[in-house]
Amino acid sequence: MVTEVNSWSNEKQKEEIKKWPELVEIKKVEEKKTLPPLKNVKKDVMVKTRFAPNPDGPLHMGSAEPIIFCDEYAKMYDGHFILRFEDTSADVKPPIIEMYDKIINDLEWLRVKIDEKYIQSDRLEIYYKYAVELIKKGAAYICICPSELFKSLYMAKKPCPCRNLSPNEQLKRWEDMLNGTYKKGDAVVRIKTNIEHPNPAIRDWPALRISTRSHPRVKRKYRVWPLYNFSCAIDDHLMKVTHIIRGKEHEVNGTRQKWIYDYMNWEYPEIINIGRLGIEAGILSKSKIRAGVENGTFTGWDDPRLGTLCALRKRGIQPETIRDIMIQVGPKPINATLSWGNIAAANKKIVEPKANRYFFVNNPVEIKVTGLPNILTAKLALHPDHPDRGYREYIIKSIKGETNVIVPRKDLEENIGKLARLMGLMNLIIEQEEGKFIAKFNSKEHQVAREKGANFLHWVIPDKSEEAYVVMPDATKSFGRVESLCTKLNVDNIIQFERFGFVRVDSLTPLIYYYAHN
RNA sequence: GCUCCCGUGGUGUAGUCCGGACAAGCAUAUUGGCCUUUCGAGUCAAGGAUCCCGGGUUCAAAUCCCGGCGGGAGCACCA
Repeated sequence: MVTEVNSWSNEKQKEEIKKWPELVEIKKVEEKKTLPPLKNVKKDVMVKTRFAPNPDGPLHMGSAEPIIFCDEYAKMYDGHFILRFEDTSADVKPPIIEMYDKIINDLEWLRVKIDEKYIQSDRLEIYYKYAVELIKKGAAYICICPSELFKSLYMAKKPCPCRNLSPNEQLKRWEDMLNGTYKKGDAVVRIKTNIEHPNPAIRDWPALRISTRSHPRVKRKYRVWPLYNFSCAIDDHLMKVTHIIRGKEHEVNGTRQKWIYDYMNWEYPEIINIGRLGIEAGILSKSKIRAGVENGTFTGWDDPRLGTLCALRKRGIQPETIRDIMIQVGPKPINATLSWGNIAAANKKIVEPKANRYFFVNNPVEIKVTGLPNILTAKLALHPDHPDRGYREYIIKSIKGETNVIVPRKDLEENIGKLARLMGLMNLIIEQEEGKFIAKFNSKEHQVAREKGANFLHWVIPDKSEEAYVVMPDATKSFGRVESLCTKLNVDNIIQFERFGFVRVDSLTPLIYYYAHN
């Protein structure tokens, strides 16, 4: 029964179904998936989220997850999205000066609305102020023990000798950190927690240390720098962040930071931990990316092998696609591995209606076709579903019944001795003689080809095509020829090369495209 | 080792908090049919999960409890 119905044409199926209207269910509208509501939203307090990258590398798919959640929630609750550059470790993770703008650029491309922007390296005085306050309260102390010694003490749940010195003594040490009496590595400010806490990572964690390497933005203006947990805790409070969305690798940091909130009598924000996002194809590791770019393994931050946002953008992935995917994954603590197929499918949904169709012949072979009528015409829609967009029209006049066309080598090889159709143009029989391909005209009608089960091939004609290449996901180049009409497109247009795949126009002179997906 | 999180078809996800019409929904991938002058596009359909395992509570468990197994994160003077 099912087989029978399936064998009918769409028209016939529609006709048949009209006879049984009661069987037609109400069409369920595909509802747009949304994020689950935020917990702990207060009536008179503005929801504020923050994205806090270290500008030591470009944004990638992994960063996109918290970005999209922060932005979506900020918009959902009429709140604010805060961008905060966490660039306080010039020694270990040196910021790259051009990344500050590049990150903003990527966020704008993602259509993120940045309501507030801060740079931590501008805020050192603020951190100092709170450091002093905590020291005065006896909530923090300056430890001058060698780190080895301190480690062995805290692993044994024993306080170090510095811990119980008076606040005045601590303040003097603090001055000595600032004025250069202590050298790098000699002294560190620690937050007093529970020295017997079951998790050793919590015990008297370090808050500020001496860092002497020149900072790319503020140079050598400061020598005492906050560590992540300190600056983050202070800033989240001062910036009135209500909801922290972050990777679950930060879980223990929340516990650490709460100690400051308790000392200061501040209310700790709501936390949403999310899992790590991997992608099947595309490198996400910042250190690998940076190394590869610096040593020339990759062509740049946007090398198609990378999982950076700028690489995906170059490959024609749309910002809406990234947003859709993240919302689909959702703010959950599980580690998801996105398959490239999922990304491609989501992108295709967005791009397909927009993408006009053109022919690109890779591995092109020019063949002579014989036995032709005087004139052949082809009228190919730019988009089969939108005839109003126009057509690509070709008129081919044969000379003594012959003309030349260009077809992919693979298609020729696979169709030797068979009837094949050049889409929209004609049917021909491909033959191979002495290693050379030739073809004989057979017929014009589409119907003939369909009835005989011929393969449909795309093609270009020699004097109406141009040399071009497509950069593939593995960074190799696929060389071929495109219709000359393609020279009139614009950079960033997404088009479909029929039977080849969706591509993004990257350059017009020369003609370069980036492969997105099929 | 210690602290913590998670485990639904190949992949991603819904449902898990507040057990019941869930012999488990959706998307993608796969396979097949159809298709207006085009396709690897579109469209229609099919197959595919004993809801990690074992036990318990209950009239009833993917959902609650216990144990096991498996995966992940953190344990830096990084973020």
